[in-house]
Amino acid sequence: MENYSIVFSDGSSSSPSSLTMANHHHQQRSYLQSNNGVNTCKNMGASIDKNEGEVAGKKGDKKEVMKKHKYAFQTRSHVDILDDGYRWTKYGQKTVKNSKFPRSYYRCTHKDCNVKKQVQRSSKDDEIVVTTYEGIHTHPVEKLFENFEHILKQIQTYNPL
DNA sequence: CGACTTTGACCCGCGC
DNA sequence: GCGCGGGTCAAAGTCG
Repeated sequence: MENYSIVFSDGSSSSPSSLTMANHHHQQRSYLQSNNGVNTCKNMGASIDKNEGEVAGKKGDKKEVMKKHKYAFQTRSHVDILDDGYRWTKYGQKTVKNSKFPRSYYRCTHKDCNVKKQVQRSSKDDEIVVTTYEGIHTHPVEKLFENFEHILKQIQTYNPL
């Protein structure tokens, strides 16, 4: 009975029709119809949300518009930080209003890679970990692909089949 | 000693 | 304007 589910969301107000809010809101669309996480990862790439935001580099200047790629999924895992093959540097942690667990902010340590991600645990189900990615890596994964199986081992605690 | 974490301050948008 | 909630900065600390 213990299976894991991956839910995507855009995490912002303007959501395309293919995505729904994931965080304690209405519909949740699970993409884990198959028992394979690789297919899920394909859907991750296909479900990248494109928003228009502004670069928060300098204040008071003209608003530079950039594409925001934001997608999130939540996993049922005991591990907070899933090793996805990239190197992340934690740059902040804040407590969330509705959750008793804090939310952690990470940034990709690569030189020109400004990908960010948030990791948040649900307060009710401490097994649920919500990970929100923002941006696209401009460099290949630094680790081997076999580490991807390590991800599945982390989140696929029990085989749903 | 360098890379990463910790943690309070700072900033900003938003609602009242 | 002010307070609140959320996101980021950056100095100090920690770890290998």
